[in-house]
Amino acid sequence: MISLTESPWGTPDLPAGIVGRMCRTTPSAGRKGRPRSAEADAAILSATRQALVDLGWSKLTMGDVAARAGVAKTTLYRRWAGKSELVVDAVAVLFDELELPPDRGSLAADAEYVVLQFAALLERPEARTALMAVVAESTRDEALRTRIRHAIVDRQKRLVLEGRRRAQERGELPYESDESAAARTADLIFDVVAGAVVHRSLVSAEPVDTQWARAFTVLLLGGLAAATGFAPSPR
Amino acid sequence: MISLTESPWGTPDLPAGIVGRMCRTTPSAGRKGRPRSAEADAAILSATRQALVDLGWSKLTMGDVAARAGVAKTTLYRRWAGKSELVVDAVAVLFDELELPPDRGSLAADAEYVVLQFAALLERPEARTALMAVVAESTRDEALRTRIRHAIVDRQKRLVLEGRRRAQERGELPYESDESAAARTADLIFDVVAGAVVHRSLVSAEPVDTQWARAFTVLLLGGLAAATGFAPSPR
DNA sequence: CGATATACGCTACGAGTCGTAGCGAAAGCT
DNA sequence: AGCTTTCGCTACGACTCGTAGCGTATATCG
Repeated sequence: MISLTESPWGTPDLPAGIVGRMCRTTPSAGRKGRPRSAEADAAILSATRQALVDLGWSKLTMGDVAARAGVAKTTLYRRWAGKSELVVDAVAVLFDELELPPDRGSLAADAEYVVLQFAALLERPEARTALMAVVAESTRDEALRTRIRHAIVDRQKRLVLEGRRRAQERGELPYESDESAAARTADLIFDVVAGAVVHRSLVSAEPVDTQWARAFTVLLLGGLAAATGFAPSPR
Repeated sequence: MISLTESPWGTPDLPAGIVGRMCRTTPSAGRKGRPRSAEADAAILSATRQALVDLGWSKLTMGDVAARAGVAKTTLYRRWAGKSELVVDAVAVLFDELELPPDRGSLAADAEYVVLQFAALLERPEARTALMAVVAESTRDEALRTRIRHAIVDRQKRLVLEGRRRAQERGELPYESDESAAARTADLIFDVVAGAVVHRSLVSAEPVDTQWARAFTVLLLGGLAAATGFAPSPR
């Protein structure tokens, strides 16, 4: 029996529609027979997040997660190859919560908002302990690396692309003719933003407050202006 | 018996003078009795680096390192509290190899050189697998976090400070009167550079080649010009 | 020189985790 | 119904952890 009605765990409810994209172990190849319990999936992922909060990455064990989720340990291994894959799926949904606000009027305001939002996500203990750990694991596991990119990283590039689109509509940024150059610039911006916020928050261990976010945004947009030959908006 | 004469391990020799700064478990409080073997220290740290290359962070065990170093497992635990502390000390020396070249004539050239040098360091399997892992551990261990900062991170800020000093002498950057503002800017630059390179190399898993380093440098210096009110040098 | 104090290698140990195998029962699909 | 797959449960060998105990080696101090 799986007790799901109680569910005393942190993250309230999973945004619907994300279960379908998860690439865990082949659900069952064919299509006959008893299907896997979607409730068990939700319970396991929720239990994983809470275990990350309580124990952190290194002390989190598969057996502990199974016990929290009210599920047998073997059930976990039927769906995920190991701790890394499980945690990637468990925290991926957190990163999907990031989004651009309706409209803040300027590229600087949009960028600053995203930086602060991302920093707030990294304040959550599940996210900070899990993100660095799975990236560390992925340095020796090519499959895990692509999994992380598909489930977490690449999905957030939409923020950069959407922000640029808005800025172009405002006339803050030029419409670039060279397609590949524009893509490279977007990737560069993404690495700079994500990298700087992560480093500030997790390595330097200093707060990403409004003051820092503003200074960083000024730097970023000034550099972007220099790179694209546009005058920076003095906000 | 410790067999050190062979030392078939990767990193050739430890740069002298770095052993003294290592803050492992209290060497012996007092001063009487048999001193700890410095050769054992070197052998253990070297064995740790090689074990990181062969096994990666997660499969590295204390017993394995002890066997490679030709020492007893208990000897490791007498000096380091655990795997994390040991690995921090083992890889810290790698980061001290970073340095500015004699002089490359411009801030842009200096910055580009440092970026490429740092990226080359992150190509080494010991460094990439260890850095992210210990940072992940440090999210739940305040003592480990400060240890990492003292042994690895803060030591590299010298590159930013030295680069700025050179640029000021060339007239590329202003001498800032506000002391604390200058320090904040230096910290910002450091987080941006280190974060972006790490993210590009380890998360996006794409090469930090000359093209990327140049684009990044243009962005950074352009932003710096915007932040300090100086005209960017067109290189 | 002897006394003292610490480090070292070795062995052994309980505790905990891993990932898997085997079983009977449950639950959906046709 | 009959078939197929999942699920919970128990048990297992292998491995790692971190520590304790012992005898020995190597330094300093009187």
